[in-house]
Amino acid sequence: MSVVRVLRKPATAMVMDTDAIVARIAEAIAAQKLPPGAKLGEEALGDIFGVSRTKVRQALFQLAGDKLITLIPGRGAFVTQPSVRESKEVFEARRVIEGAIVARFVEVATTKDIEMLREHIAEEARAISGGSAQSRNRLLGDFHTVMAEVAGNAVLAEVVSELVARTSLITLFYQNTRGANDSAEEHRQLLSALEKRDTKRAVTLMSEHLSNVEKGLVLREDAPAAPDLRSALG
Amino acid sequence: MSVVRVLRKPATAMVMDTDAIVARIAEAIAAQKLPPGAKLGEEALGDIFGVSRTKVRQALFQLAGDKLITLIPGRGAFVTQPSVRESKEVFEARRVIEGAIVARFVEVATTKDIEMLREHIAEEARAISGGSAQSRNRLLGDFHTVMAEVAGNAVLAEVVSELVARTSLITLFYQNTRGANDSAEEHRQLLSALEKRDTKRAVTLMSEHLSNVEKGLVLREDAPAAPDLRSALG
DNA sequence: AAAAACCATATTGTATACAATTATAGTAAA
DNA sequence: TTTACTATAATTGTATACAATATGGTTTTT
Repeated sequence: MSVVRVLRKPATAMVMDTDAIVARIAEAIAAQKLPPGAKLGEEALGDIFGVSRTKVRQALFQLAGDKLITLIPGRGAFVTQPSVRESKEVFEARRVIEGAIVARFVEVATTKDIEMLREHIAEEARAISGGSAQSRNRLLGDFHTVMAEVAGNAVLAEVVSELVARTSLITLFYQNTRGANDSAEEHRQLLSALEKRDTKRAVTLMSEHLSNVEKGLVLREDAPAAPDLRSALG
Repeated sequence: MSVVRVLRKPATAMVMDTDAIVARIAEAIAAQKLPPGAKLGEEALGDIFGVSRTKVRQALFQLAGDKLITLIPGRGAFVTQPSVRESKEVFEARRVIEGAIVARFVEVATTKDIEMLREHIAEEARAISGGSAQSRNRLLGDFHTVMAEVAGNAVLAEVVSELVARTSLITLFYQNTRGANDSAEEHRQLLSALEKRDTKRAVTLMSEHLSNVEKGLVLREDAPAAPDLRSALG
């Protein structure tokens, strides 16, 4: 540890709450700024967030509960590297749960809810033509979370939210060969079925959509590069 | 804090791992030894498990992630008191997820798997005639967890496991008017459908079974009594 | 006597100190 | 040059100390 490091104050003087730290790291993972395998050192995180290791540790434990990071005793915390099996199970779980959510959505969604979804999809289109890859990915994932929330079962919505986050980890680890366009187009088709209140078709489309995303994945040999922690979380 | 307290060693000299503490508390809640609303003081737990508050705190955070306890900032940790809405959502989520699991079970279960389930049900019967209320409840819940595990999707199995634990909290908070017999009988009927590989009927039976459990719940006015922590966790 | 204010006590929140483990680097031997 | 070993540094695991907050009981006031 250099003298400079000791003398310098934490670069960002912000003092964060534990939940805020969890949110920031989860966000960075979902935005694919922190690649699978990246080491999350406790002191390094503490410096970045301006807190002691105590809080960082609590945050890491929470994230481990959501499977976004993996704690190896004595070694530390690492962004999870999802196994092939785990990936398949996540997609299957999503088909089951989100299929049910779509059905519920058709039942309970108001015109306003559907309008909200339409606006979300419009935003996706804008991000695809102009925005960053990060905002694209975030919006494509949020689509599913929003649907779950509207469907009105908070328990299922939370599960979906966790699975969506894990999915973005999976699609980074196994680079996906599909463009954002493909997903966005399928979202549009799903919306069309929802507008017609065609439950059966909507459920089928959602299931197929998730299968398509899964099929687009391939094993990569080269691990994604691990960037500087501070820039990923800043 | 009395002098006696300071002089006396922790009653149980065991030193536990964080995960072991989580398991013990979760177990006690599932076994309905710790009623909703019970206060879980950090120092008290530390004394019981022979560790410092640091480890206890980690355990409490993990349990909060599973919604078994609720952390109120500055006030402490309490066994969760599930709201009516939350309870409905848990049952609905279980119908969705366990319906899918039953279908998968029929597909993948070997003769041996079904035999295991049959043996489990036999054990339920024994517990109902002779065992304690606690072991009855545990077995009735485990039935669902076992099915999820056999079905072979670890992601869904873990979700089910969490929902089962929350359910036992719900059935304690809202005292259920059904006997253990009723559930056990429905388990038997489900098994019968599974043996015939009748997917459709099995899914229906599972869904109805969960609905029946839910229907048996009633709001109680009197909060369950909170026993001594040490006896509940010992 | 009831309510409010205050003090003492207990409990939680956070940081830090120390112990134990793991990684790293340097040196020596093959 | 590679491998094995050892010493040192860095990191994690745990406990403890201290600060901040909440609790409960006593006194004071109305």
